[in-house]
Amino acid sequence: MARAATTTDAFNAVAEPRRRQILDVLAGGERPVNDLAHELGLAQPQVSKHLRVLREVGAVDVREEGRQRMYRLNGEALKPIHDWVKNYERTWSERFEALDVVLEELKQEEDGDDSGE
Amino acid sequence: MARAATTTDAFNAVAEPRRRQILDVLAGGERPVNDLAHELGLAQPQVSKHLRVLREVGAVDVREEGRQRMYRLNGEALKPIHDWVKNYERTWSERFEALDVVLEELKQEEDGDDSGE
DNA sequence: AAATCATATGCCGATATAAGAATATGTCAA
DNA sequence: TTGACATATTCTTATATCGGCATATGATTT
Repeated sequence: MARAATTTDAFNAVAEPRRRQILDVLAGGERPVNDLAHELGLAQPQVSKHLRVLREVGAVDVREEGRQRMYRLNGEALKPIHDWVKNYERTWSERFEALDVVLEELKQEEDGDDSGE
Repeated sequence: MARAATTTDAFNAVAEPRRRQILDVLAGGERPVNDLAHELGLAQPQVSKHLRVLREVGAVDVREEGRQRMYRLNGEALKPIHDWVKNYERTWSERFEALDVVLEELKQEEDGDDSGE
């Protein structure tokens, strides 16, 4: 078996840095393909290909306007990534470490409590 | 050019679902390789290989204990992912949408205000 | 030392990639 | 209709992957 296709899910689509850059630009508003190509210093065909991947995972939507195609961010497609990674925030955030201490204390009290379960 | 190596960064390492599962288990505490293999229903060699990738991007640390190797989560390696994706939270979170409204209002006032800043 | 347990590594095969260049498709303008 | 513009697709080449299986490495027990 080979590596999962880039179009499998948002995790795979976004593993490519150029695609993250494209999304970052689109976060500032709708853009046509050539705009993106110039802004990121990429060749037009590569941008079109990256956009195809992003479209297949639902991270962008397209709208036809004359001969241009306006691409727009659809951030919801990234929610699964956020949902997954936010559970690890506690491992580096002092704020969450402090919360962990409180939870640990509560657990201690519970353990010393013989009220059964 | 081919796809970037899975060991290039956390984004690539974590695009593989099994590796996310491994991290999820390790979030519950240190584990030896066979434990992970059983818990996830994977063959031991594949687990070792996935752990190698995770180790190379710094997402796990190892500690030798007799003939076992205890693997431990190092969540900080996932911070870049969190930092990137959190900027998109506003696109699906009502809470942030509300914040956007407030910011928009502030901007309106500012624009219509000639008292400088 | 030999047997056993725990883990890592090597090899195989099928597959998807990403960039580049060329070209196809499609739209608007003269 | 012809030409210019905007975008998508196709083909090529080099490469890394993932699972399965066999095996190497290393530590512990008997």
